[in-house]
Amino acid sequence: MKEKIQVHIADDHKILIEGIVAVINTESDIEIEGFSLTGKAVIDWAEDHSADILILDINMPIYDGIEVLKFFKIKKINLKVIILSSYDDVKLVQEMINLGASGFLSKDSAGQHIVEAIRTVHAGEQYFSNTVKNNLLKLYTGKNVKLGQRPQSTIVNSLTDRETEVLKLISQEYSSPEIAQILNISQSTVDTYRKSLLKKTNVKNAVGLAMYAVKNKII
Amino acid sequence: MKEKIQVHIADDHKILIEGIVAVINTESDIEIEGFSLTGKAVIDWAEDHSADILILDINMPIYDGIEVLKFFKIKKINLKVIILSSYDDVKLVQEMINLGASGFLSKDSAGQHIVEAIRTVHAGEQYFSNTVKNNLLKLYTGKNVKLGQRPQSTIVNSLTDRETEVLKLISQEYSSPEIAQILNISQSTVDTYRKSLLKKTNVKNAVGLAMYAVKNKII
DNA sequence: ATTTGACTCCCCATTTATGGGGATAAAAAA
DNA sequence: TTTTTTATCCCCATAAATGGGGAGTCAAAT
Repeated sequence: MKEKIQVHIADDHKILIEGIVAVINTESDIEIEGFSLTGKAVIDWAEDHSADILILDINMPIYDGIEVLKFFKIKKINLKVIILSSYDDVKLVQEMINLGASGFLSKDSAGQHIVEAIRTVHAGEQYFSNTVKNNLLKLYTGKNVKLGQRPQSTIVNSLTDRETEVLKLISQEYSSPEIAQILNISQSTVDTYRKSLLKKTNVKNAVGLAMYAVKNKII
Repeated sequence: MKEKIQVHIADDHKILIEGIVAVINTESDIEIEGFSLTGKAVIDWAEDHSADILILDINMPIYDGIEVLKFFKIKKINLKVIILSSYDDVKLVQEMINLGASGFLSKDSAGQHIVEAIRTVHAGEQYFSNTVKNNLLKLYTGKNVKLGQRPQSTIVNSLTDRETEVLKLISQEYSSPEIAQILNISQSTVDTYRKSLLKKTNVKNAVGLAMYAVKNKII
């Protein structure tokens, strides 16, 4: 007999895990190896266990999915990973592919899609659920057009270290006087950075800067 | 020997405090640092004392738990807080998380759950009692089925339609005068919405509002 | 040796944002 | 019917952000 596909599940919602387990248990060629409820638990698990497939939630306590993938990359842990994502995570798909994720499932997928995804990824291919595909499309067409965004220039690189620091703090709701205190420089200087940031990123105000920081994963 | 986890308890029901103390005293790794019987007492205590964990009741005289959390946020007091609620007011969970609470216990939890919660939160994770979890789940799944409007995420819900509109526009980098023009209302009105948004979301400024909108998928 | 970029600071002025009040009419809920 | 919520507007005051300009130091690159 053929060996079953071993699957490990990482999600902080136990109920969701139980749902997946229930679905998978109806399949004879897939087996649940175990599960983890936090990013830390996955990392601990991965140090001395393995499986064929890891189903990984992005939003988890302690370490999120991204952190987990980074850890895998650093430690050269070779695991086929299927990301369980919700809509707001779509922006991160590219990053997660870079970090080695092979599949993307939306949490509202039908149970059968999970099984499909597992078999597809196990066969060495990539899998994207329709919801993820659609959301990606929305992200790259509708919304971006509406916001009048120019195609991803790499302004990020042209930001100096200090500018990036200030941008981070702005995005964390700090005011200029506070930033001045934190960085131990004068407020005038902080204001100078605000101006150059607004110019370089081509946004209108602090809110734009924060959104820019989010989009470019500066925070 | 390892240092014990220091716990401070704030609740106006002394019997309950005694109960918790009794339970905790059977654990060798946790120690009661002290207790407060009113919100004001907690705030006074926090000004020049500390502990690893604060177990905080929501309903207390003088200042309630929410007020206490707000105070902590303003004063940048960094304490891990476990909320003790008598009626599992799910509506407030989101708000309290925003205010920095890490755990949620219902008062009818078994004593052992309190110990669990303390250890979990002390380890940097979040803890939700089953009752709270179940109610949250109901909130997120049960009602989500219905099309049209999702009655989700509590605070988001407590935002009125108009507030949500304004929040969206703020997050799209519009200034108050611009928003006033777009919505065809006076700038005073827009400013009023800004104020109520800041109050309801517990953030400091427009950047915080935008981040809030992103997190809560309002944009 | 000169130029360039990054970091730092300041002046000025205007516009926005925040924070505290209060108020009214209409609609919705109790 | 009475109360509460929502949407709307205003006053006041202060703090913060934006927009324009200039300028010095230092290190690194040319």
